[in-house]
Amino acid sequence: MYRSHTCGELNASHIDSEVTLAGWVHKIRDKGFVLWVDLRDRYGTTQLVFDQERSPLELLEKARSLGREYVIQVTGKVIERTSKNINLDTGNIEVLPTELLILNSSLLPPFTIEDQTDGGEDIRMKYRYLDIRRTPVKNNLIFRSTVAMEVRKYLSSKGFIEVETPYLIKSTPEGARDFVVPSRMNEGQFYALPQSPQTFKQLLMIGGLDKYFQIVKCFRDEDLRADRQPEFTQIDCEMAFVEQDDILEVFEGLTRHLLREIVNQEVGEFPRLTYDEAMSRYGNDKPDIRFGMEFGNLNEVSGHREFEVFNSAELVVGIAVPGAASYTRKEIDQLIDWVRRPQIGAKGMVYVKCNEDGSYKSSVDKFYNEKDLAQWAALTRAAPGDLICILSGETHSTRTQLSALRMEMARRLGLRKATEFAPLWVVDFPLLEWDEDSGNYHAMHHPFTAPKPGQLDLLESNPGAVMANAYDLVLNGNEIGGGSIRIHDSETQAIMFRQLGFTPEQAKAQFGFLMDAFQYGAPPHGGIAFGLDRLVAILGGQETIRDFIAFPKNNSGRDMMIDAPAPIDPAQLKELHLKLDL
RNA sequence: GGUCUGGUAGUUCAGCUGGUUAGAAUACCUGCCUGUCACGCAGGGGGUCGCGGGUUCGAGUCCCGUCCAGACCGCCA
Repeated sequence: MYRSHTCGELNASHIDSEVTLAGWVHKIRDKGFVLWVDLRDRYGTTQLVFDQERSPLELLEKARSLGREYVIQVTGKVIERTSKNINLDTGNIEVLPTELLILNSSLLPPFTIEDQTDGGEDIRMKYRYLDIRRTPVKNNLIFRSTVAMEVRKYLSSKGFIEVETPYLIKSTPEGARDFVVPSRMNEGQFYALPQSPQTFKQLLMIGGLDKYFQIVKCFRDEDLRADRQPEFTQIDCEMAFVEQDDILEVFEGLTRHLLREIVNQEVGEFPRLTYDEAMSRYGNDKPDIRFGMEFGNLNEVSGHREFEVFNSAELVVGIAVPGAASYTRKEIDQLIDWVRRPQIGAKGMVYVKCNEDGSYKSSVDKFYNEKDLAQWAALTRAAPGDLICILSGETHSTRTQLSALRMEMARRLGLRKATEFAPLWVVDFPLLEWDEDSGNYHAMHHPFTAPKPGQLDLLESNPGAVMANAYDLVLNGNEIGGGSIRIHDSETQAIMFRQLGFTPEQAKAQFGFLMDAFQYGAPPHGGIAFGLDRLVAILGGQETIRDFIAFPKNNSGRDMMIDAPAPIDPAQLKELHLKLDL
């Protein structure tokens, strides 16, 4: 037995008992006559004390030889501290060891194992096992485990069964790039890792399993971002004999359950916004609705003067930033520079200061009078003290730009509180998007998404106008889940593939198995998938998903710790029938 | 594929307009210290300034190239 207790559980009630602890040497404070060792494990820290009066000399000397992160085992008596530490759960007691065993020594760690470490991102990733010893990272992983447990609990209670689907599947050109795995036994052929278990969960519905879920890794070989990893985890779900409302109800329930159990928040019925509403009110299909600053459309009240910029714009739209009328000229210029950065791409910004006395001061006073500005203020719901920021131009890009500004101002004003949660559904997405590059429509969600009831004819005549039976679950400005009612007959699926630019032969070669299956009594079905990494990060009140993943990859898709990817042996290449062309 | 930022001690960083022996904090080592817990005090060791080339009397500093890291755009059904 290595230990009788953990380093987090001893308190005054254990005084005088004999205990054995094991853990890592967190810190040594050597005061000469007395020496303290903070012993740390997953559960906490317990102070060990060695001194000239009470400890055998050789034990004191041995303690003096310890280094940071040595793994030790001690046996001794729990005693009351002369000076207590109220900041520590174990701060009333300490252990006076009678035995000290060094289980393993340690090199000096390259960074400090503290909540506020001195280590930067890349060195922490290279020594991730040391990073995980730090309380914040450790707690994030425990937190993730708790969330996953609650998901399983809830879905199981609703009759869902967890089924594993294969990781070695077939590559398809549709969507993201696949990670590809050469087959040794099938010369010249390749598996692909799934971007999602989409087709398999549909086949499970055809298999009659009715309610399926899986917490599952998915893989996409695309360029990464701070919140995007090449392998990530989905809560993947599918149900048969359901309509959109049935699915929204079940997964609104799941989300409500998680908010209650994980962050202790009760949330009422989730608002539902159509895609069009979300775009016109927030300029974004995943709006953060925890704060206002809703878009005010100024098209009707801006085109009647000599201001060419607005007159020629497809959209003139503004938001009222609370309390920002007091911004100095310099601060406003910086804001204009901010929206003009290439990442945002606005050409400029018009502003109106709504003064406390009810008067207005704008950057376009030359063209617009007080009455015009008052109308703008009404449409953007600006109060005295607010700053109205107005962008104009082509509809979609202007909305995107103003949305970025809205989110940035909310961040600066502290309106994006990590402990406040506002979920909503966004529904009625367009089914297809026109893609200039390929000269084809492509599926906004994926090619298995069903059109809204009654819009099948439209799919032939005017594909761009078809609404999808698709929905996104949005939380605090993040898409945390998305899904749809699926096509479940081969005729509709064939039309869909055709509109996406597949020849019947291509469709058959790539998705013939699904089209075949549809012909054997496929039930109506639909589902949803949640991004677990992001969900966990948001519930945990943080933005970076990397710290909720035990072993994440860096910007270039590399694992800095094991140094992957890496070349393979020529013999291995030969076995796989591969020749490199570098 | 593109834009931008960075690379200096184990670590996090400073280093101005090119100018003597490249600094700070922290970590580490040694000694001292009668209750520490961010312990304190005194001392010490520690540098291929990412790499290669160029300009210059002289380069951490300027220029070119390159590698690496990070943020973003494209991409991510």
